[in-house]
Amino acid sequence: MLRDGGTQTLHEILVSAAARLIALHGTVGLTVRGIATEAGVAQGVLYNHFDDREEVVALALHSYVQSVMHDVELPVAGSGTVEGNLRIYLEFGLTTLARILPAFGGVIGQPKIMARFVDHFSAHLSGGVPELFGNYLRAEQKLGRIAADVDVDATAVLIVGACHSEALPGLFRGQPDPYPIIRPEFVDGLARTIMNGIAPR
Amino acid sequence: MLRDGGTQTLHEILVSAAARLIALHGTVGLTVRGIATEAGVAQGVLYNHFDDREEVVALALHSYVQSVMHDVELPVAGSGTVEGNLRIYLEFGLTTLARILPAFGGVIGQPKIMARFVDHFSAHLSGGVPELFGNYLRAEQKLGRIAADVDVDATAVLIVGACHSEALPGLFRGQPDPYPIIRPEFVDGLARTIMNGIAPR
DNA sequence: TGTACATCAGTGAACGCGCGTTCACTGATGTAC
DNA sequence: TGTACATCAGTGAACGCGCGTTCACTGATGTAC
Repeated sequence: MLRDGGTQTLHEILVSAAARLIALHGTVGLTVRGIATEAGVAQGVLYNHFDDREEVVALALHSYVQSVMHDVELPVAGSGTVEGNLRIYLEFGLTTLARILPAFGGVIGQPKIMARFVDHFSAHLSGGVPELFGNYLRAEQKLGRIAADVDVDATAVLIVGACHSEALPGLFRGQPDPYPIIRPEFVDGLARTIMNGIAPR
Repeated sequence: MLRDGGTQTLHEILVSAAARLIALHGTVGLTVRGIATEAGVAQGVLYNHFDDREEVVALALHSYVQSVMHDVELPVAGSGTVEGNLRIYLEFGLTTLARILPAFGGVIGQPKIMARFVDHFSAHLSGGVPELFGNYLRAEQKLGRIAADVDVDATAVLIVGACHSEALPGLFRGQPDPYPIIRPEFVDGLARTIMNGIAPR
């Protein structure tokens, strides 16, 4: 049966069905049959529009990541206080990575999907979460609101690392957490430690 | 054929064969047949000694992690300088997690193996890498070499997070890195940032 | 406006492979006499 | 010391399932006349 007059092509329907499943259950256990069922079409049709499973999964991951990161409002360098901005960035990073990282559970050990995903991703403008952090920190340093001798890359690794760490359990479950719990004291502790360090004063 | 007079039981032979494979290729693609072949026995024998694949894998992971963490010599609180010790801990964490994390690639989305692993692990004395960091930091704080108002848990998350972050690509490849490259300037940048923070002085 | 036909997106049964798991069988070892 | 038998760890062929992928077929749509 041909598609009715809907505006979406079957290609788009399949990708968004897969993205929907990823949002719910990640890529672990994401099957060709599952995608077809979710899209309400026969399983075979997938191969009329994609080379193989990997291609749909890579595209669906891209779509899912885009949807998670959609219209983020992050503070620009120079606004508010650095520590306050750090808290906002941390909250954003913790939330975003708890949603994104676990979705990649099913592509572990399958470098081809990863490579295709990176291709699609870098083809579009947006960098990932780590880039956002690095860019912000560099801008603040230029403004003199971060000490000139600070290793900005190291700082970015520490911040992103904290977010990764928190998202790891979700990655092992393979289940994205749509509404991760972010404890304000936790964010506060991280931001203060990054601002002031741990050396006795 | 019965085993010859060797001192190891088949149980041990199978676990150590699996651990050897994990050290080489992680748990991604680790099959029952592969383990039997590596051990030089018939595949069926595995089920004479274990309930199922998950049990061997959990035991082998435990054995592998033990072997990676074997006889670590980490500085005690109060010795040397805190920044120097931080560098040593970071180097240890970066090395260890690059070896350990990727080995877990094959158990993602299989909570049962994870649970069994945790059971075996907590049954023995040793805590994991995160515990080691936290304990050290708490001890230093008691000695006054870390500011009293520092959030030690947040600090531990930052340090461990940096190590996790660096090990993530390996996790996605599913390949433990036996000899990870640790750039001294990188470790230095992390240690200095944690010591001094980023606020302008 | 009707009718016959070609096209081709969509269908879903079937194939093939990998892999965990089972189970009837083998043959070395130990025991009884 | 030699023989018959029981035991049971180890064997490996075979089963069953899940899943990616294929392909002969269907039937709605568009075109020719």
